[in-house]
Amino acid sequence: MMFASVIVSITASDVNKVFEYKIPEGLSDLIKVGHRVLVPFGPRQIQGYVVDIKDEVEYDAARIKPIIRALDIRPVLTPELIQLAGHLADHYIASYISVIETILPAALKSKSKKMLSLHSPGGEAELAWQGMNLPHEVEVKTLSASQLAALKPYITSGEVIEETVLTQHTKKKYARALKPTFAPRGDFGRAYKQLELLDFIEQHDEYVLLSEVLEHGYTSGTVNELVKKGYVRRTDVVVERDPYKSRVFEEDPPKELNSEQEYAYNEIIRAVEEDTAETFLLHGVTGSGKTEIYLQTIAHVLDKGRTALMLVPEIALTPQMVNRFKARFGDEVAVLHSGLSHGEKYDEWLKVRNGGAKVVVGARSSVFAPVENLGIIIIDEEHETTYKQQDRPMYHAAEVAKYRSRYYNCSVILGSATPSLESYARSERGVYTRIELNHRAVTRTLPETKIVDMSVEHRSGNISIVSDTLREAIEERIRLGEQTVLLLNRRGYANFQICQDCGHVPNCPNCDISLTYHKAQYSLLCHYCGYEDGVKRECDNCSSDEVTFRGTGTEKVEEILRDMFNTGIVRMDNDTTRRKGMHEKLLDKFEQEKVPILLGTQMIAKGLDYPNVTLVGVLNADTMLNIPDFRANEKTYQLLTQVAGRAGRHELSGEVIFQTYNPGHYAIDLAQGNDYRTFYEKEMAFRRLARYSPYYFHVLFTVSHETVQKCLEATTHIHQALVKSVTDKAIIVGPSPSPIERINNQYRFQILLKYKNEPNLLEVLHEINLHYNELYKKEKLSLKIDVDPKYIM
DNA sequence: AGCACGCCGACT
DNA sequence: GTCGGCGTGCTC
Repeated sequence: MMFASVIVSITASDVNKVFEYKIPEGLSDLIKVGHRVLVPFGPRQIQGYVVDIKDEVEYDAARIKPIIRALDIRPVLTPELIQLAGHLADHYIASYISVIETILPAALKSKSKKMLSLHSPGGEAELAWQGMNLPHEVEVKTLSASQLAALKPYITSGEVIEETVLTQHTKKKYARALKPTFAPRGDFGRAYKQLELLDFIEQHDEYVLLSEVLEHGYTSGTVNELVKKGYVRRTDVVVERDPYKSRVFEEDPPKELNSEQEYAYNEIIRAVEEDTAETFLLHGVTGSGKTEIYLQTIAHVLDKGRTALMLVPEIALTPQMVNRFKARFGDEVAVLHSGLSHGEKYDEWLKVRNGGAKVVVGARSSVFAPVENLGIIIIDEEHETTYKQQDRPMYHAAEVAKYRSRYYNCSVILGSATPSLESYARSERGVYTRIELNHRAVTRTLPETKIVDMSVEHRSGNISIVSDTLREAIEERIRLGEQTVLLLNRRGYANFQICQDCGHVPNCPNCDISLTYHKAQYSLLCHYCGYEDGVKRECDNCSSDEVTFRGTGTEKVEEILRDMFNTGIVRMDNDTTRRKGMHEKLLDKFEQEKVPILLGTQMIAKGLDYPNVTLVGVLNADTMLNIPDFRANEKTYQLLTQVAGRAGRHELSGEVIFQTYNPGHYAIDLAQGNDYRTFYEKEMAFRRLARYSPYYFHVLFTVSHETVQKCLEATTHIHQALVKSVTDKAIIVGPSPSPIERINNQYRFQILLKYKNEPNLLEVLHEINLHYNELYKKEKLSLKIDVDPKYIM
């Protein structure tokens, strides 16, 4: 007799463990490790995942129930992914099931429905059933309370059956198709068109899609006739969703590498040939041709019969990037990103699982792609915080990548023009192998960068958001027919409304943050919880009608620029790109129609590569400096360097202008000089002094609750628990209110733990987590434990 | 007494 | 997550 260890598909701390089931004789060949199975669980039937198969059990043998059936033909999880899930659950203080369901596409999660059907016809039950005019089967949810009450006795008596049905999130996609019957042909008379169409259909022995037939100019009338005469049958066929199907990709041959690229490539190939799990930090200035190195490395890995994973930040998953991969590797590429529906993602996932795609390109969660025999994992723009998931499990893609690389003995490449301090520090200590690319691939020179001091500008009478220097530079580009990219890190129209009499600013009633004015909707929006309010005609506080707007957002700047230059502008921010496909559409417009100005928030800082862009302007280089986070300087440096890198990437040389009120600040000053090394040293000195990462590891505890009281109680308790269990070398900061004290009517308090070496830490964290999960149920308290947080807020 | 409601523990 | 058991308290 064989038994299976099963993780059940329920998120609750007390079922966060293995449940054991019998494998019925008839299923013993069918059920393998990694399978999804249907199991009895109390009075219900639910979905679970087999994580182990063994011939002995620990639980009371008499109480072990059998698995009902397998839900797949092939297992959905490999042993490697199961092992990975266990590691992540442990490392990031998450439940096993939450990690498993993060690894798998959402389409595989089960949704349960309770159904009622009439069992024994005749008798009172049927009378009642028909009296309500119910179909053969009904979902309990759709019944009214009185209907349910009326049926209840029959459910108890067994005349009406109640059962739980599992449904998947997605169905296969079907398309109408035509199938030839190859019936002997009769006389077609004058029906030449039908004869022609029949010939066409009979060329395919399987089927032809109806859409294809119509594309060839045949009409549905002709089709109908053939169906009526019995030569053709209509059918539905399963089709694979391929969002890139209608596009043609030109083949893109490998480009010649320059000497720097060549060196980097050879270094990486050496590791690939040695089959070592080495981590490279590829530190290359913007435009140094990192992507070409990635592409050729992947090509080499594929030649060896292995597979490749390529991660990019969601925002950089632009059509430009995708096209480049499609053009180089054709159908061997699977692309996974947030723009795909559950079904589309599932199809791409299946393609990978079945070995139909050897290269996977995608955002964070693609690091879990079910590839086997991995040969290389690449993480582009490794400093991006989007690689860290913000809800549970709060994993970082680079950690997952390194774990997988050890399993497959393959290398990891972390690429960036502005590496995170953590990665660079590791490369200094020799944990990572650092490779530098100091020159641009095409122009060889970086754009010339200027800093404009906005306070000087103000004193000389220009109070506009555009300095004279920047205005002249833009005018010059318009005259030359070249393009400008402008970064304004703030969406909306004006920042907020303010009363000029009493200084009152309308705040969100649910969050401790001011409301942002959006002109298009003529409303005030909360960017945290989505709360919307009308624009105030008078002050809520003093009823004065002297209310005005302060601060300038993208929407407002677009207006200002239109007035100033009287030219075409493409605006890209959260508001204009929310709809599916808009991101791509706007960029296409910018490129194809050579629109003179692209104005946007941070989303334009990455990945754009347009030869005609020769000027980049940053309207407010300072905003990032003011975020309440110890990484503010690092983020500022990175953002400025990245956006500056959009200029002059090809034949035309580029120019960059940073507008700032802090011209002497080292993050801005060194970004202007493109001096990463000096920035690294200065910032490391600050981190050392303030005892922050990379000198210390961090764990952030955030407690939220409706009341301040409970938050304080809980954080104080956690503080005590930590003091008791960590060494005296660790530093515990807090409890203190989070930078945004309240979001969605929940107060938030935090504790930051800083440590270097705590052998028992994971154990302690799991204990605290368990304890507060219990409390959470009773007191509606929530505790988030963020291991290696990327934001301290 | 009879039942509605909410809390709590168990689920292999 | 969700079911059933059980205690509390309200109504007939």
